[in-house]
Amino acid sequence: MELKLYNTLTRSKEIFKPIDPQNVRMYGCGPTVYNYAHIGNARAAVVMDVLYRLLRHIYGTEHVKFVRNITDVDDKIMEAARQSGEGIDVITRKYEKIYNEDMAALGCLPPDVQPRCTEHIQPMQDMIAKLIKSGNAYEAQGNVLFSVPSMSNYGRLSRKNRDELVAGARVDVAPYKRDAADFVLWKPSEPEQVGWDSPWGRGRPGWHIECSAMSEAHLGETFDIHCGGLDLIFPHHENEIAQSECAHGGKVMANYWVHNGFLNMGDEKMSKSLGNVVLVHDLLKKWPGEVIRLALLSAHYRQPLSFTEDLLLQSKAVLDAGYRALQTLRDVEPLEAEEYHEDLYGHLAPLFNDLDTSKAIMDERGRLGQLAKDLNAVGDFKQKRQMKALILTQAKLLGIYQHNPDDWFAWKPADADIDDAVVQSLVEGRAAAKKAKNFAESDRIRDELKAMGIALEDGPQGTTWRYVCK
RNA sequence: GGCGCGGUGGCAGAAUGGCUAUGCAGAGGACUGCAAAUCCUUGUAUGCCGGUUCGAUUCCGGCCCGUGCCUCCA
Repeated sequence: MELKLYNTLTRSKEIFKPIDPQNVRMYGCGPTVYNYAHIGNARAAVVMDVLYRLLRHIYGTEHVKFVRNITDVDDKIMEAARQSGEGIDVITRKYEKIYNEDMAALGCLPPDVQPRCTEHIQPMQDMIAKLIKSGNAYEAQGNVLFSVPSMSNYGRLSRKNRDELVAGARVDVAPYKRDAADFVLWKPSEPEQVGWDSPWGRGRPGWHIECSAMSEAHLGETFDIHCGGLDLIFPHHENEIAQSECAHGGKVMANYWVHNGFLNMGDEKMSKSLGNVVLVHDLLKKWPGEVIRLALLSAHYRQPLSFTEDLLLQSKAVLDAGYRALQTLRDVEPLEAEEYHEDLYGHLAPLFNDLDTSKAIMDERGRLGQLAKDLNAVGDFKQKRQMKALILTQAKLLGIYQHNPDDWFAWKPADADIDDAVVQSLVEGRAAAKKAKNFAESDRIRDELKAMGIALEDGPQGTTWRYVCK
């Protein structure tokens, strides 16, 4: 089966062909670490993670390298540091750690390399020097600017021509720019601002140069896939291409450009001004990470995603039912991968089709239910073991159903005010009332627990309870 | 103004020139002291107007609506 990816560069779905199947390389634009990650950041991370997992599945874990940077120098960080009075490195390390923890809670594998900007100042300066030498950049009043007119095919990715850009520019053009479209590679720092010595004076890097320098350092001049949010197409990625390709004698920076769509909070966009920014950190207090992850993957990655409470509830329902089926299938030992042909039934076809996670998720749910139903029906048991293996393979690529079902149902929110001992004594009280045929009392206790968000289940081995998201 | 994306049942979301997935929720039934879970059954949709066609949700044109980007925002 061939992997197809939508390539922003060509605006079409293409068959993915790596430069070197032994060394498949992808780069993702990572977070600027000065605050908690919001759910939109998480969508980008989760989408990249599914792609990373799929590539590892196809080419082998050892043959895929995923680099996602940490932007730890930036004006917003400097402002946050000024306000809090903390050092920049204190802030950036703190939020880098939180980001990684939050993404891990969403089931994202850590990238192979997480380069920090502040540790790549020299490669950035080297690239800037190269661009000046080749006539693609110039120095002006302590700034170094990329000269957009020096690159004939600038605008290839975003399909913008320069005249429109200049005409539509919303900001005042700095007087030292030779061309309105030129952008900063290096800018001067005030003495109290963070900065590094350079041939052009003490300063700090512009926004785009970091990704060009770090991708070169860790993936080489040309690599396979570059991903990020839709909003990064212009100017960020366009300018990365300009820098890298001019510095590399016109060599292509990345063959495939993969961009995820935005997430809305219901009908409105998520924005600070609307005050509806949802942080992953807060969400994780109320919902299991897999529920959030499934919600983020419930729409195709290029489509807008409407993030709502209802979506989370639905995602929870899907996972609950799936885990219940897995409980039923507990004793079905999945067949080893070598024992069957994976392409069977076209199991992974949706994911190979430009990461159609929504279809994959529903297939997964349907197959789990069917298999649980068929468990005791006549049929080849080996085939059932194989089916379970196929289901688990896809589940791993999606990053769902990664828990033990018993643990899954034992989950409760971190901030829930639920004392296991109290619940247990109530459950026992109800059992006693039931035994005494005092059903009014047993129902009263059940309702009391229900009000606490706890659902009971009377099974053959007694009563179990679990927390239900309300 | 420029470039782009999308409008499918209560919700989510595929696919397709004809027989219209799937999941969640809902309804009815079985089971249960009552529930929960499970099982069985079940309803409802392709924004509007034209065109091409034997036949369009699918192709073409127009319209309406929503939405993204156009210099530091995933």
